[in-house]
Amino acid sequence: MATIKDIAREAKVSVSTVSYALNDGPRSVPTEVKDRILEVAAKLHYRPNRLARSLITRKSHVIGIVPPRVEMDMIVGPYFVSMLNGIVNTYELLQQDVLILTQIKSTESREAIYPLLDGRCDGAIFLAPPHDSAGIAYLSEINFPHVVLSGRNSTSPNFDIDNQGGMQLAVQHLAELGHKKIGMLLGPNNHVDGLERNAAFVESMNSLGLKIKPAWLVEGGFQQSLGLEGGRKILALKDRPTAMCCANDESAVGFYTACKERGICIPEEISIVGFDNVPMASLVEPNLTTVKQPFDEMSRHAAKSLIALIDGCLITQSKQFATSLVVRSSTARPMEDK
Amino acid sequence: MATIKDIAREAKVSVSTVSYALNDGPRSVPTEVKDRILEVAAKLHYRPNRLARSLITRKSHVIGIVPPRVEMDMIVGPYFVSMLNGIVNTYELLQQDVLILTQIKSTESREAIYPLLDGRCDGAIFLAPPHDSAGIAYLSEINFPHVVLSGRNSTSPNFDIDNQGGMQLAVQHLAELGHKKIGMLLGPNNHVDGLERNAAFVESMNSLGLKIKPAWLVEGGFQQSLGLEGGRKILALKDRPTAMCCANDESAVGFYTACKERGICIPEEISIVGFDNVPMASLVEPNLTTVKQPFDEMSRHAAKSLIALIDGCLITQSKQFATSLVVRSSTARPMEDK
DNA sequence: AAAGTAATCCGAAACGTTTCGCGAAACGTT
DNA sequence: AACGTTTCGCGAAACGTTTCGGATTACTTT
Repeated sequence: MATIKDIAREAKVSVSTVSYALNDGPRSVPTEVKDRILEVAAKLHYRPNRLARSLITRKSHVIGIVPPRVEMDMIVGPYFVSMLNGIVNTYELLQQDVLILTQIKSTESREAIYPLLDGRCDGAIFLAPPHDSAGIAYLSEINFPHVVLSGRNSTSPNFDIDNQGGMQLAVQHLAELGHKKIGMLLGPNNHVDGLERNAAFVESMNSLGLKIKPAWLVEGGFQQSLGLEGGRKILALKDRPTAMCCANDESAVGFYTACKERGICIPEEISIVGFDNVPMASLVEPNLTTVKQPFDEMSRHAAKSLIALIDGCLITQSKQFATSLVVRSSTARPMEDK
Repeated sequence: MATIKDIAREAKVSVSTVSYALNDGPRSVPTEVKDRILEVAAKLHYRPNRLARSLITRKSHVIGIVPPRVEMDMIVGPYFVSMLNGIVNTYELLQQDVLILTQIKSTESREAIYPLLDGRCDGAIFLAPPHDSAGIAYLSEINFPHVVLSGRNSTSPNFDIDNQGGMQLAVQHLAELGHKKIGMLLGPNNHVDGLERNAAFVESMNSLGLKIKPAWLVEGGFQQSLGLEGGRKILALKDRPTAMCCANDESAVGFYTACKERGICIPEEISIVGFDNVPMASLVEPNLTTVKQPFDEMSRHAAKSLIALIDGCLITQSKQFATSLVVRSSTARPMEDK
């Protein structure tokens, strides 16, 4: 690879002049010599070395993404994809590259997030990290630009949805259809979204004067497999709920499978509402009624906010995004009680 | 951020000694002083600067991913995700990070792929690039480590599936069910997978002695929207095929929508077979019969091969992966001709 | 004509590493 | 005691940039 020195030699000028010419640098260089330099650069197929440049400018134009994990296993599911999509498309326009930090296995300790601090990225986006991670707090402490997507870290800018409001929409929808016996496939408690959705379910039920039956609250996690397991437990009960709220769409789809196993019809025998509105929600049969999370808007907003943070031209604020109910075919009036 | 110099000062040794101590090598340093250095390093929360290190070692431990594009627009669809999943999981184990090169908008020219050559990555994986791209050929020329996933570049290691064999499985399956009137939602011709599947369809039909009706071959692209459009055209015909092969699962799902619009039942009135076996294939109703592409195996193989290429310890060879037919519910015997 | 200012361009330092060359000390060996 | 051989440790060069200070030249201005 040709370096700036090669150009300097060939064009018979100094290295600094080449740099100024190439960058339209902080200092001017007469058009005649600049043209010569540019010509030589093109001839040699010169490409500036980003490492050397970043080393001195302290800017890499790379944004790090810390993917969500469940017990150390990286998750590249529909949630991750929806978010990544918005992020990548935003950064394409903003001329940033995206580094997926597979090396960061946890956010719980300082040491675990060190790979972020080795100069390769200017900032980071955390996707659905555990609640109040020590590692993320450390970043705030040392002023490393970062934002949290779908999480809550008291010292960092957070971008998350209004889980409370979303779950309220779901429960209310079921109540309006006439359901009284409503259960829930609970989300993981170590995750803000799970925690909040669980709490919001209880709250919403209470505010509508509906009784909660503990047997109808089962662990559903955020994965299809856990939704299936939870669904089996619920459906094995003698006294079954007539409707279920699910912590997310994936577990709802798991629940679908459990229903199929038992030959139970959705929505005739049981109504199901999901959460997130990932693409699969409109593919499964019956189409899943769900609470829509504005993935695209959120991820783009977060991506842009991080850039603002890096450029220091804005005090980035946390923001909560509104959800909306997407009614499809998995919910209906309950069957008449016999 | 603390640097190696800070440690040297604090531990009262030279910079070089610190480097040797920190890296266990290439020269030895007595345990006593090494321990002191390590202690100081820990105290200062030292993190080696990867830029500086990479600059001199010429190794970044970062692998670049060039995402697929359709007319310059980046695609982060199910195909991309399935591949990314295998790649990311492989590199997590191999201690490499993954850089998504949003800046590379095309592979058609030398200049377009320059961002790859600026020292930030040790090698690159191209996802479904156009056939025989000049940019990729250039990489072979200058010996920049890279592999092509789902593409065919004569000078590079390619990892792709046996489209010919896969399409044969699909057509044969339909023929065995008794279909004679078979059409196809064609894939894009500027893409190897599209091209090969199209050609293989014709070939398979011929070899089975089935007549091809040109009106039943319509552009379907690789996207859902194009599948829908193509489906509408086919279904508007007076003389309709009883079965369709689709260039991929996404366009097949688009075809589903077209069927729903017209109230045509799958598989009773028309059988459909997709290609790829992305997750959505088993979610749509009826579940899509499709040709399975071993995404995980392929992407892992490609990821590992690239590392071998980088390490120079292997002459990496192209490999073609076998496909298999996944029979689900979207195919059945044709209705009796009246 | 002298002095001030602007335009050019060069050399060198800096960024944070790795690694080479080489001297000094410590150790064995005859 | 003289000689090799390790061991240890320092200084400096190198990687490819950016950018600062300053020297030289050319152009104004008085």
